[in-house]
Amino acid sequence: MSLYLRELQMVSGSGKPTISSSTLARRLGLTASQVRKDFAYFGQFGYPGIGYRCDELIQKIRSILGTDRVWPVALIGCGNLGQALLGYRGFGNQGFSVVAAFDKQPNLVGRTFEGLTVRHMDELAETVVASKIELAVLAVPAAAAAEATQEIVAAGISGIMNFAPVTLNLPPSVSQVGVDLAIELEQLAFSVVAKQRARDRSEKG
Amino acid sequence: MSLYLRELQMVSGSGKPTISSSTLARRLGLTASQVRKDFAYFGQFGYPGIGYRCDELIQKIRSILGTDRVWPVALIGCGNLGQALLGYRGFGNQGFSVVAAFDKQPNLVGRTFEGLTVRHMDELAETVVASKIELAVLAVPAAAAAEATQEIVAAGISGIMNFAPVTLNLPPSVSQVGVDLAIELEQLAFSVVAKQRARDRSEKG
DNA sequence: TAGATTGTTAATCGATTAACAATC
DNA sequence: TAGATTGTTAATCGATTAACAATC
Repeated sequence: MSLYLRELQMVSGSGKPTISSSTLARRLGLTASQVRKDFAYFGQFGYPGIGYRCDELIQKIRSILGTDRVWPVALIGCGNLGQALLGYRGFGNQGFSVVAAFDKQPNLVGRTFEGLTVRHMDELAETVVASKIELAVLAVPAAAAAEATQEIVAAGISGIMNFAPVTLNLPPSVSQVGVDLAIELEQLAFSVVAKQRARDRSEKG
Repeated sequence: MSLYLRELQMVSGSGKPTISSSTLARRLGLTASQVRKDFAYFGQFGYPGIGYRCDELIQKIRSILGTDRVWPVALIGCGNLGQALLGYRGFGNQGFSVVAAFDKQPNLVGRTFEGLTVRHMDELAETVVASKIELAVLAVPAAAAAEATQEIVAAGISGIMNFAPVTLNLPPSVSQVGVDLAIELEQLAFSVVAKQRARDRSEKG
């Protein structure tokens, strides 16, 4: 759904008012049936003979994804990665706003990055309530992830985006997405060697 | 496979010499059949009655993934995100080493981050050859991604890890993995609202 | 030998695709 | 009306699971 949204925003931005399932499918490397099925799962959004109205569909998908409003986000961990994520402008466009940043390191607490002053983790719970924060971005070292997770859950957060290369143990009420950059690079390396091996086979065999 | 590797490294680190498919499955939330099938696809790595020898399996998976050696990596784009990726220590452990960093901004070229001096993109092709670089991490703004991609492909890179929120148009010989942080956050938000909606339904209905 | 556990085959399940009546 | 395109049903395909002979 997120990928459809991204593509529809580009189509809409280029001035096209509607798009057919077959055109959208081609752009994303899918089948038209697949596209129609995906949308139909959430309701009847299309117009037979016409296609899908881009702006209307964008609204619908936003509403489905819950990004038709701005989500306040807490950043946990303000080391290198955390600072970069603060500087990353991609979040704001898509309905997310990092409204508070936390750490435990005395040399980071109190410093200001991108206009946000780093607070101590002890202030997390009260800030979550005060700013109605539901999502946390966890950007601490692997060794600190388990403890930070406990504090995040205790503070009442509903979803965690985890950059630490460890498996988090969460209650089922809390959602998570894991972003493990090393694993992504491994997938890439595997894909590269798989292609090399395929080439070697077709040359030799 | 990467997830198996990560888990096996933890098991091995805790001193266990072997592990059964059922134990490994439980730890990862899979079925034992699934685990055995995944391994069997690449060969016969297990011992009936015993299980899998952790260290041996780790070696095999590394060899399958191609991470039984160190991959030199080029970083393209040294803004906030690029600098954070340079500082990120997770890559080195898993067989990747960022050996060169590139940008086009005059205020970045020549500066040094984490011991690497930023070079101009014009030097990419020769550096790729000299350092036998096969992978590139693309951390430039969306608007600059298409042009940078062309230069990367022209330089002879085999795989691109793309942090820009755009669909790259690549020849089939070049692999890619896309890491779109806004999309990941959207998935998280969707998961949170889906749970809220499920709760609302069960309370009301 | 008895117990444990594999690799693999057959059965099940779900997801993708193709086809088409309904609709603009 | 004719052409285009949807939502949905039926057919196909692939992936997951269960079962079990083979093996340590």
